Parts: sequence; structure tokens; C-alpha cells
Amino acid sequence: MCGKNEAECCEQVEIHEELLKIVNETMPEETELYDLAELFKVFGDSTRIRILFVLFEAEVCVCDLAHVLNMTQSAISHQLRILKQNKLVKNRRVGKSIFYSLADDHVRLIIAQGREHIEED
Amino acid sequence: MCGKNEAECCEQVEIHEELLKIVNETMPEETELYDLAELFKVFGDSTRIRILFVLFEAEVCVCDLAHVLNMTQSAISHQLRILKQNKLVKNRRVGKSIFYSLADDHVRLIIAQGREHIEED
DNA sequence: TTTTCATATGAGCATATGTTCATATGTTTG
DNA sequence: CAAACATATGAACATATGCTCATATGAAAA
Repeated sequence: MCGKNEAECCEQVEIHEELLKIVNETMPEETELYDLAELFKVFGDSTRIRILFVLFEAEVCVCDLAHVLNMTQSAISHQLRILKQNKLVKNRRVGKSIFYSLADDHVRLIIAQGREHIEED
Repeated sequence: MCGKNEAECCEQVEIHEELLKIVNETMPEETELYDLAELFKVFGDSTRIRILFVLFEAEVCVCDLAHVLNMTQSAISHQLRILKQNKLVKNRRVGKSIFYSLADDHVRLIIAQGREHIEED
């Protein structure tokens, strides 16, 4: 690491102090940082992404999701639980089935931004 | 799971067919889904989020990042590698130090959307 | 050229995560 | 009420991930 004296790290004492000040002012609370990371973690799995893309098009029951995505009902159900806990989807019961749909439009926006980024080059 | 005959799952044969059709048309390619998940995975760690928040404010060297975030140079360096591989940050050498900065503004937008979502309720 | 400093990186370890399997819950139908 | 169906969930297992430690790389200074 840098030098024995941390305060003089990189021989930039002044910039260092200023940085600390700015960062302390703008850095969100620990809990918000944690929640943010948790939220993005939810988007960080291709199965959940695929579920969301289906729900972009329609309100769908667990059974149909499993069939369309060619996955186990159990696997889908586990992932839907995570999506719901993070308020990305909501559900309602219709007879024996439970239909899932997008909770709000942040989901679309976040994924759209992500696509823009990866399609950049 | 639902019924013995998958095609008649949930007794909604018609909706099922239509769903499949729509999903096949709008679902991105496997590679894009994978890349999207990979990208969001990068945002899904609070250390990397914290690094990004520092870089929102200034171009900073590894050493200062480690100090400001109170973490090991090694840990920060490993995370910077991931951020750079995914083109969220770029770097340049100045003497012995290497300064990191945001690669583009998608990063700000994606995180802003994430914050909006979690601050909703 | 030999130190010294700043950063990068590989191996190892502990923890987190996704899927499967078995089973529980809850609703409808006979 | 019992059977059938749709979904949820806990345990177990394999893989992925973040941090630490030791060390390598690369540039500047002695």
C-alpha cells in the first residue's frame, strides 16, 4: 500500500482532506448503499431478467412463466419471491393461479439504461 | 407443477400460445441477457457502489480510494478491475499513481434510477 | 541500476447464491 | 370432506463471489 503514514498517502495531503469532506457530504447512508446493492443484485441474474422481460409483455401466472422460460416451477417460484421482496413485481390470485406483473416502471427504466450501456460498443 | 400435459398448463392453451409468440419476439438474445445480468451484478456490491459514489465527485487514485473508503488497497484494486472490465470506469497513469474516473454517464443514470426505486416507500 | 513506492494479481478461504428435490400451503372440484 | 391442482418453501448441494495475504509488475528516485 502507500507509505507508512496514511495521511500522506500519495503525497497529496490537501486533495485528500478535500476528498474526504466531499465524500462525507455526498455519500449516502450505509443502509441506503446496502439497499442499492441489494436492488441491483436482483437484476444480476439472467433468470430474473428473463422473468422481467416476460412481465414487460403481460401479466403471467407462475405456471406459464415456468413453461415459457423452460424452467422448473420451483425455480421460478423462488425467483419470483426475490423479485417480490424487492418490490419489482406484484401478484394477485385468480382461482388456483397466481398472476405476476411489474410493480412499477423503474424496472423498465433501469433495464433500458443497462441495455444502452452494453450496446454502446 | 401444473398438470400432466404441459401444453394445457393452467387450462389456458390459447393465452399460452400467444405468450410464447410475443416472448419469442421481444426477448433479447441469450448473450444479451447474460451481459445484462453481468452488468447489474457489478452494481450489486456495496463496495463497488461506494467506489462509484466517490468517482461521482472526482478522479481519484487507488490509494486515496482505499483510504477514503477505509479498505485495503488490494480489495479496492480487485473491485476496480471488475468495474473497468465492465467499462464503468476508466483510468490513466500519472507518475506512480493510477487515477480512476467514471467511464460514462450511464453509471449515474442507472444508480439514480435505483435510488428512486428504493426511496419510493 | 538498485530501492522505493503505487498498483495489480493469483491462491485460498469463508460466505452467498441458484437450482433441485421433497413437501407444505391454499384453493377448487367431486 | 377428500382429491386434484397451482404455488410456496425448506434443506441440500454445487458454484460464484469478496476479502486477505503474499507477491508480481511497473514507474520514479537515489
